[in-house]
Amino acid sequence: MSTTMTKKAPKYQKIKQYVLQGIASHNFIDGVPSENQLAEKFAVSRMTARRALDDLEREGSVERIPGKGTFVRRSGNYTQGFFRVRPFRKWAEDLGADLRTEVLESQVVDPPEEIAEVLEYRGQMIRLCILNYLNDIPVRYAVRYLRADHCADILWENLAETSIHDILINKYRLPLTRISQSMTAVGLPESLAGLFGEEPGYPVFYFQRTVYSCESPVTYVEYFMRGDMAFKDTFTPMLEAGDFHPERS
Amino acid sequence: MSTTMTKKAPKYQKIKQYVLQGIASHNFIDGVPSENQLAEKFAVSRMTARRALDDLEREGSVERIPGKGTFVRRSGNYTQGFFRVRPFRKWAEDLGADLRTEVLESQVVDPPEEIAEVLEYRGQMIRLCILNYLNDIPVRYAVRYLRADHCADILWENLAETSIHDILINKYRLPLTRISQSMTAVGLPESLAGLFGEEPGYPVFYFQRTVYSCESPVTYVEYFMRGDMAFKDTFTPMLEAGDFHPERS
DNA sequence: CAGTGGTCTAGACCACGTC
DNA sequence: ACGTGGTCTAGACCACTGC
Repeated sequence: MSTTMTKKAPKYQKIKQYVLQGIASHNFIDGVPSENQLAEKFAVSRMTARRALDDLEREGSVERIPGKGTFVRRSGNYTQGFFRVRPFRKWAEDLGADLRTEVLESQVVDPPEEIAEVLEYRGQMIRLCILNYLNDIPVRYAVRYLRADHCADILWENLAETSIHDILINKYRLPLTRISQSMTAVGLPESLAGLFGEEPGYPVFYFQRTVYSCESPVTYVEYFMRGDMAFKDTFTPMLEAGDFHPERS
Repeated sequence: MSTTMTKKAPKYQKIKQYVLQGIASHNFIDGVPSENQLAEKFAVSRMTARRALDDLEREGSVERIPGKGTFVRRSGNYTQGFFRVRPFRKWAEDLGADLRTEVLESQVVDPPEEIAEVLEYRGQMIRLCILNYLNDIPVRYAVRYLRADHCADILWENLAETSIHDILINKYRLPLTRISQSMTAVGLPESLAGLFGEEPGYPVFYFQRTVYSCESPVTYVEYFMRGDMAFKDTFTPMLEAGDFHPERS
């Protein structure tokens, strides 16, 4: 007893505190100190400074851009509502499963009225129908619409191997700034039963997603995903305002 | 195709894959290889092996215990970082819907074996069966288990009006530090069809959730929720660390 | 070109659990 | 005493961005 047994505060904790304080005080509006700067300031190795920034990035406070620097994440750190989108590829990676992608259709079409409305565009669109397999089991079917004037050349890409989001971002320079989606559980429509090798009515997840770039809609996509594909997640509950538990009064 | 520039696969990725495969093959039931073992096996430094395990731990696949080792996380591998939990009450608020809660059962029971395992407790438990209505439509059915030794008095609470989480946090001083859950889409079981007023097989969301307080499981709950209750969300995609595009060759 | 973040090394000391 | 994970160091090379 005697001494207050100060635990042992890791050095990277102090660095995190420092950065968080700086963020709160709006001191780092044009960039958090670099890893080297932090390392020097706190007389630690770069790996230690880096560890602090690693944590902050995972916690959503900070964003890192290779070759440029580390920046305060705009709009603070709020994990909005419900979801985070996770690229299907990463998912497959995490599961250690083989991902196979089959492009069933890719052509220019005249969009149905609802789609034209959602994408706020009345011209022609590209429709992509894509089936994803995990370990040779058909797991997800996607019907996607893209404005033909935005990215007609996308028909020439290797869509089976490249993420469409990546193409939009990197090739067409469409930063994806907002995603709006809805998820329900529905019975598998008859028209898709064959693709999945299940009976109509088999429970599936149904997503409807609109992706925006700078407030203008870029692509709309519907997913049907096998209901037995579990979304598993482990996380720390975010204490929403009011969920606070004062550790005593 | 172009050039087959092999990208550059970080070494720790290979280690992650190896461990994930091993987990999937049930090879590590009594412990994942230690950091030193992995470092040697892959001829990398310990820091690199550690990086792989760090990732897997954050992703929820693996659990580390200082002085003991690294272990497969029981009943909960694979994280998507997909959800945030949103209290049903807030949800109803957002929808502007009337929330009504009906307690169908609240009693002390001897838990089924699977539940005892998940909660790591073999004594008696409290089982609560609760039905939530939105605008008088039965929307969610919950079966919850709580350790009787933790919170027997909860039977005397007004469960229809108070959030169970709030009770656990504020009354029993159980900070909810971790949530592990899985969501699938299933057909409504026959036994619940009457409650929902739907046919068996009607698509519903099925959640299985374990809530931990300081690494020890506190409550397990299963939800059945109408599939036509949409999870809607709008958000800004956060480019995760690693959203770079390892688009293969 | 210099600076940044991303990865990696080959050591090190500590606190902890097991034997 | 030994192995484990937790932290830390002082270097290193790479790919990328900026000028």
